[in-house]
Amino acid sequence: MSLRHAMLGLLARGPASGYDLLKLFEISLSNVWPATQSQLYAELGRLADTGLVKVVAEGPRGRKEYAITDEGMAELRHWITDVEPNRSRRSDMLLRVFFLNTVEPDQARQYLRDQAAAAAKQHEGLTKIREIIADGQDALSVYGRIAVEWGLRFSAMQREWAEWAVEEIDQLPSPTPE
Amino acid sequence: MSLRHAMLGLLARGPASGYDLLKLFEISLSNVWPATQSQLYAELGRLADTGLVKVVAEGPRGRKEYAITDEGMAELRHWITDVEPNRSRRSDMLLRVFFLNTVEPDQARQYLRDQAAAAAKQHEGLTKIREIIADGQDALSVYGRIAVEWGLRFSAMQREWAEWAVEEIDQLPSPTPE
DNA sequence: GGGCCCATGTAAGAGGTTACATGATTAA
DNA sequence: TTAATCATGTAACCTCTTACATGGGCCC
Repeated sequence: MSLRHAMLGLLARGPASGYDLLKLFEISLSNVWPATQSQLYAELGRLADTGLVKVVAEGPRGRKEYAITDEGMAELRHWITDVEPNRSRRSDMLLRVFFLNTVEPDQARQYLRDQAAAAAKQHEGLTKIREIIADGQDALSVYGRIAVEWGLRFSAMQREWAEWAVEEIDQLPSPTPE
Repeated sequence: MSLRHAMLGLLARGPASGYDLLKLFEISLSNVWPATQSQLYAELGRLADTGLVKVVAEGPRGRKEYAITDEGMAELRHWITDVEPNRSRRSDMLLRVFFLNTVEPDQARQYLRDQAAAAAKQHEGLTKIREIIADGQDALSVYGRIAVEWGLRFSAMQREWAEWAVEEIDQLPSPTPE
């Protein structure tokens, strides 16, 4: 149940409405923990019911601003330090690799070249983000940079791997259908 | 809907029962696309209903052996070559990094050291698998090696990143609570 | 006979996606 | 006045997890 903790984490920075959270997810967490509008409003209700957040202000158009409570803050810290991150990652990109023997080597190479290109593009996008975010020594900047650095290293690794893999397939004897 | 394609991919190697598939998922796909017993049996029924697989033999204890059909094979190849892999990855490990500013720097460092250790352990496990799988030049060996190589590079990258990140936090001014 | 593995299935519930539905406020 | 944005909520559906439920066959 990481959605609730993602929301608590954002609310730890200050009060926000469901609409605000939606924007925050889009700009800062979309690559790590995407969330939809319907999820956010439903979960906000549950968080309020369990006392981890509370409504602190109401604005125009029915706007409700929520703030994290002490219990919410405790739950967030507990989740960060005491709950084991989920190691299992599902990757349909990698799943296809397992079955590349069912297509022609040409198609397999094309597939891996596409992955290399996608990784390169992703890397490029992250370098731009890296340039934008501040070089400050405050905690927020440091942790933000650490997260972006993960993405940079991941996309670089994936590009290199895919390019290496294309070479490997070149070693395969030409006619390898089925 | 990658589960069905994972199952088709395994059945492309030869007929198997639900029970067989469960074992195959456990030994070969657990790190890429885990599946549970209840999922497999339910999906086998749906695959048979849509004609992508069919029962080819019945054995003791109600065992039903399924084989992929021509339509199933076509669907598998279509999925591999024409369907864009899902780029969005959820990572609660990385999500926590975004919120490390809410805990003490000591705890943040500990968290990242734990991630480095977990990655190192994962890398070690994969090197053993790498040693076991054949060095053959046939398609199955080559693609298997490519998939394992991804895991090796990923876990190496993650270990290096986490160790680098610990150093970054050391640059933070000591008292940075809240 | 008893324990282990083989073998299949169902049900409840959590989490997530997509679509539907509605309306207020603001700025050009 | 009208289009964009702010703002909240519900419903249907899919996927995945966990637990329940049952029983046959094999080997010691």
